[in-house]
Amino acid sequence: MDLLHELNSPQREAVTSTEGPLLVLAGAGTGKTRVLAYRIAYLVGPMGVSPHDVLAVTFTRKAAGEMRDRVRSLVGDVGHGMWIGTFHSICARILRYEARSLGFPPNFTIYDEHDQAALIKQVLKTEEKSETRGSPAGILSRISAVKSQLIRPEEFRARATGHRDTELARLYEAYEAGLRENNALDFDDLIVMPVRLLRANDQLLDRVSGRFRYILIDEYQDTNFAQYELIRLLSSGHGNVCAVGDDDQSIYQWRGADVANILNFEKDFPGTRVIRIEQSYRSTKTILAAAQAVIKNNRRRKDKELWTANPVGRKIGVNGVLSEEEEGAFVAATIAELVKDEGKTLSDVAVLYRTNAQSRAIEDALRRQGMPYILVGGTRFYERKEIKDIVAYLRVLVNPADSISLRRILNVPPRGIGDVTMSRLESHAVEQDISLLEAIEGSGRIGEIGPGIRRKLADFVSLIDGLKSAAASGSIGELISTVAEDTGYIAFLEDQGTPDAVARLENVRELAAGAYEYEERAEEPTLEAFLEEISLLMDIDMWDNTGERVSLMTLHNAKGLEFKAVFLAGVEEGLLPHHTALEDDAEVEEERRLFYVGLTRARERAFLSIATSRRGFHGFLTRSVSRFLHEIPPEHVEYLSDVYEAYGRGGADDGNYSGEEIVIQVGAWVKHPDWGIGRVKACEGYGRELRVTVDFGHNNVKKVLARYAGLEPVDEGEV
DNA sequence: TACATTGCGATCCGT
DNA sequence: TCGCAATGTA
Repeated sequence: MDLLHELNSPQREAVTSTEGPLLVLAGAGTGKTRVLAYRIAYLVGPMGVSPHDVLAVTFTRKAAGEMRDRVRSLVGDVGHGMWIGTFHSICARILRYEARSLGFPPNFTIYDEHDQAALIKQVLKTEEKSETRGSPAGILSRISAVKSQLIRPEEFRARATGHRDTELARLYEAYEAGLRENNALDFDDLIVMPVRLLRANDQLLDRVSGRFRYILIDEYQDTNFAQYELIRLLSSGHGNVCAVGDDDQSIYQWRGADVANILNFEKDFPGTRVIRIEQSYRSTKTILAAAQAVIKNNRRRKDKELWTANPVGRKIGVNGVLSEEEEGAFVAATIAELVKDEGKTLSDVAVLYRTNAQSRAIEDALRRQGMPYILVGGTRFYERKEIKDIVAYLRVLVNPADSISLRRILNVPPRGIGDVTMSRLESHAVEQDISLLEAIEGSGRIGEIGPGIRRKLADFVSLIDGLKSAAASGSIGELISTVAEDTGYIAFLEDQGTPDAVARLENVRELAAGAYEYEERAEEPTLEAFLEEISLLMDIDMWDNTGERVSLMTLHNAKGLEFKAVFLAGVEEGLLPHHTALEDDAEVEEERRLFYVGLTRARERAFLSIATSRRGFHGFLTRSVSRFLHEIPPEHVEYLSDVYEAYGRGGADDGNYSGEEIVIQVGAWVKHPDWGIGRVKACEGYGRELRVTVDFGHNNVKKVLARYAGLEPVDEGEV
């Protein structure tokens, strides 16, 4: 069959070794997505496997869609009935599918991080105020770490030793109870629940694992323990698991991904066959060699030698600039050159960065040049306030137990129900052991609530009842319009009349349009499934590269993509590697992998830019060149400016520059070797031009160039 | 008691 | 820059 002729020999082996566990170690650009698609095609084509027997897990919904399309183009439209999706969407599907037989409510709500934060804040309020240290987000991430290790609250409490863990165990327990009360699942639950159910119920395990006779997982290096366990359970009967991954591209350990999954695969799945694919088809020799040289500095990795038959190509352009503005200008000007001189189109180009905040300066520069771009990420559509408000109404209609959503909308738009009423309702609900909605429905019996407010609450109840009947009939798009209209949300926004409100109105309309689009596309559209879909939607899922636009995204979002030309912006100590990672070797290694992922997105051209000064929160951050740049052999690099030499390599012109990041901001304390300790009164300009006015006391006020003055930051304690 | 305003603090990456 | 918490005002 000519399906196999288009593959190299290890690829072909990976495609045709259909039985038993298989680990494919495929480096950047070696065609691992291709292998997966061909493998599925091989199974459902020549092998005659029913598409229903195949389960393919990808990292994004977008990748799942592309996989499906590729399979379709190889073997025709047999893809129907094939389960291709992300871990989270597949698990949500399994949960709804099996819910009834397990006595589990299928109308659960999926809580995103905002909902989780709202819930944990409630927990913190009710729990006694024993020094609950840490932000809600911090607590949640610790809970998530424990939870994705499949450790239940009771177990965690039992083995908790320190005060800190005991405290966390209490919060974890209360948080879990809160989720159950609200009939809600968080992202971890989506994986953890099916695992628990499969472990506890042999019949279920037989049924589900018997269904998927061939399992494929993409980006295996980014799976966490719960996901590993899920795969282990699902494949326990037949062992037909094919995991594809690259430990050098593991960039989600901060989120609980465990690279041990890929490193221990052979041990965990006895009889594993390992296939390495080391020929890269993507990048030039130069880019590949540079990336390899950098990643070799990581200690914890499987050694591998990627090679390519591609041309040597151009050197990697490195440009030092003085500010974000200059960085943006450099990027825009260079893109214009690539278009003019090399015939690149804008969709061939991506600008990648470590943090979303970096996009603004790039966007400004591109806009100034009149260069169209598409931004992936930033504030997401479904996280906008107005969208979350409308969605909260929909959630309450589907899942009346969801008090987090209910709380959100009870007084939105404002209808005269304030904090005090809210707390009365809540304590009543707790006392009577009923849901918040039931408390509202029965508010006539709550003595503390006055007749005026009772009336308002009754109005709210009939509003919800009306919407419930609207939800029962008619389309989802229509329902959204009805919700927006009947709740007074539209009128509320119209009354404001600000440009901001106009934009919000537009977004609400777009939500309805999105729902209509969903209804056309889905085989069996339901409100539950629509809500699930938008909960699990990722920024990158909405990206399409068909237009004539430059793509802007974070390094994380760029995983799995490729472009002819790639810009890495902000290749600086403190940004890449990020300053929060500097303390810990393992985290620096993850930053290095991130750099590696970024560089290997490029097929022909790569550019790195370094801004030696960036605007911080209030002042300026002075930055030095990333260590990762120094790890690239000089013969692969071409310096496009001399700033790099002056600041990065040579240290400073005046010998005072320490190479460390210093923060200059108004009000900060600084130290000077001659003048002693002083306080910054003003800042102007940036980079080389950054001048600061420092008051050293005793009428000694100096206005100096920050960079060359030999100023050092001073701890609060020293002052 | 509800709602507007001000001020402050946090800011990495994202299912 | 933005969202949230504390504060002020009707």
